[in-house]
Amino acid sequence: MKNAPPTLKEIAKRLKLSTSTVSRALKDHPSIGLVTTMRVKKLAEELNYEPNNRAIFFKQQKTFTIGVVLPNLSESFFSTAISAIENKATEEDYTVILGQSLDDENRQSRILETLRKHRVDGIILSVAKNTSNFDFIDSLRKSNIPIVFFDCVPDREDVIRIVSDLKPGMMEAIDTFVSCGHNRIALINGPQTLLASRERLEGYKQGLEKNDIPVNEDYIFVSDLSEEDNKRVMAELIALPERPSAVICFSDYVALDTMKVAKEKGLSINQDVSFISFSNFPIWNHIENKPMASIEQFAGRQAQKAADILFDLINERETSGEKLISYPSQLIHLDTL
Amino acid sequence: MKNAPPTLKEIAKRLKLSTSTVSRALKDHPSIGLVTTMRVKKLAEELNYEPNNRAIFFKQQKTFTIGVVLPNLSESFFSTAISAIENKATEEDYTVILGQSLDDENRQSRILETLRKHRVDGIILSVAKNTSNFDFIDSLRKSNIPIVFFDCVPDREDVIRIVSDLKPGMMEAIDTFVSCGHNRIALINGPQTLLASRERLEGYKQGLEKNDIPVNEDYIFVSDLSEEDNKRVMAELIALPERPSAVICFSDYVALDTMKVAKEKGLSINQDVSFISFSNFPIWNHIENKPMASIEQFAGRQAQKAADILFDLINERETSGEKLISYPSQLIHLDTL
DNA sequence: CTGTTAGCGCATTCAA
DNA sequence: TTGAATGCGCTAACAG
Repeated sequence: MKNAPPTLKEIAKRLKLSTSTVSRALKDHPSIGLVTTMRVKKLAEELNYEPNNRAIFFKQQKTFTIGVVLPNLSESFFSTAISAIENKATEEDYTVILGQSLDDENRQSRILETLRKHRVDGIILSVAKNTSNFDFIDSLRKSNIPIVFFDCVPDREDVIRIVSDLKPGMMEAIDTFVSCGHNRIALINGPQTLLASRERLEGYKQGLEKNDIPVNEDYIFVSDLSEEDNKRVMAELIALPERPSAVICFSDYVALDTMKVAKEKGLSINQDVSFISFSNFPIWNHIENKPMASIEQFAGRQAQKAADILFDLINERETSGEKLISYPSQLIHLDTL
Repeated sequence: MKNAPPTLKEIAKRLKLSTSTVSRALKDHPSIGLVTTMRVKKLAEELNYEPNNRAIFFKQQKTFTIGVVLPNLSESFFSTAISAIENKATEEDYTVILGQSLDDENRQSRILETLRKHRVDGIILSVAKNTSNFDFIDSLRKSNIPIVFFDCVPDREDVIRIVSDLKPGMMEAIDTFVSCGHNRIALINGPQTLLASRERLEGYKQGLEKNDIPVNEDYIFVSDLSEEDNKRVMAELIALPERPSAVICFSDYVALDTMKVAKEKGLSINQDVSFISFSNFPIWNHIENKPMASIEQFAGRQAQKAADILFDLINERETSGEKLISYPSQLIHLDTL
């Protein structure tokens, strides 16, 4: 049972042909006689011959494999993203090597190293939060491995980045709150190091300005996005003398944590304090006490674009040359149960 | 910039040595002179030499890659599982090629074909629900690719399967319901073709028996696990003349759908009708209107065991020879908010 | 139409 | 202590 899979050589020997003839016959090369072709194909069939992809890849100096590194597959945003990437990869006859950084910078760089050593043909990356060292970019560049960032992207302009433009959603959120009569609107933001945090903040300020509401720095909170910190921040928020009546959360996860605190403090969700968050969990529609609305960032669309561009690069097709591609986010109102 | 990565030959040429000497020097082979070794290492360093894994794998007739095929990464059960597998793979210096079947049998077989063609060293599979054709098992066997199943496993004894033994959790669930005074306990089960459904059913019957409650066939429902069907079934359940006061759901997803229907019909969760489900969503703790309890199936443990065994097979280590390994499930009571 | 040859990058056996 | 030669499976340039 431990018989090695048949090879071209094997077939050639049995048929007293050369491997090249066999190779060509199998791919219907016009210069091979019909009879020979048939004989070869017949035996190949019998032996269950299958070309050894690894050998072919090796010869062609390609791996037909891309690496995808994401913070966390358990976030629906990323599981949606990987599905989109997988589909595109399948179309292109590529396989996907997966890596989860778990938002740990060290883990992330280990994964990237492995991918580089495996000489994947390209990489799609959504960086771990709090990543501070981007040396891997140069390292990959030296190895001629193209990389495309999406969603969580580094704050530098020499790389290709696909992002969601958070401002439209943020502005809509504030408009919505204002039209509901809120004027004490807080923001629970993420780490300053994230581009995504900066953009949320900008959108927040612009949205308030547009509605002639002065920015109150006391209403701007920063969490490291851990459950504890989300809760800590929310407790602070609630304790404010002039408590905000509306809160925009960095993400749906933050909303979950903060709403929990609100409830524990006896506040009624979307009555005593209203919530809008980012990400648009698919699960919201199933549960009560959800935010009024959630801002969709179109994970699938971002990821697909990232994959499209990566394969353009890999196949050295013409690309638009754009380095930063941004899709507008969009506020989605959630039905109240 | 399009310079190829340095090779052994490159180094050898520059140093006027043979590739074999260079090869050996780089791995501190004792028979190479210290001076030569140093010279080689120095130049390798300067050139940023890195062995070409692909070539090594090719030569060794291995790929150092395993395939993992799961129904759906967006289910937390599976994202937990893949993390466990990834960790083990990293330990063993393997990479993971990922595939999502999306519970589509055709898609699943396409993925398995691809993995086979890529000659991965092994496969871990949780089969798509409704899979009816298991020919791929023979196909992989012929290709000498070991495969380990977990969680959703085929109903045949010639393969290695890691499962969660659902009975303990199911019995606990019924005990819990009974001790709360319920005796009209329904089961919303999945497709009959799933071993997992059969086991739930058995556990259900045994649990009732143990508590001297006769089995009422009207209280046993089968859903294809789609949202629509879950809802349809729940509507039927509610419409029963002697409506069950407690429901055990195939999964947390089923619970979400059915609880929604219950609420729409004006029933109060865990008062008019109580729920227990399988899987133990991490998110339950954040939301209201959740089941009384959820049955933990220990995704991580199952997946890790699957990976352990797979690597034992790949490395031809001794294995226990057990074909079916089963971990008891366990009822987890969920805090009421 | 078909065969010979060379080579992808590396490890390894055998010879020097 | 080092080098030459071989081969993993396949493709392709070149020769017949």
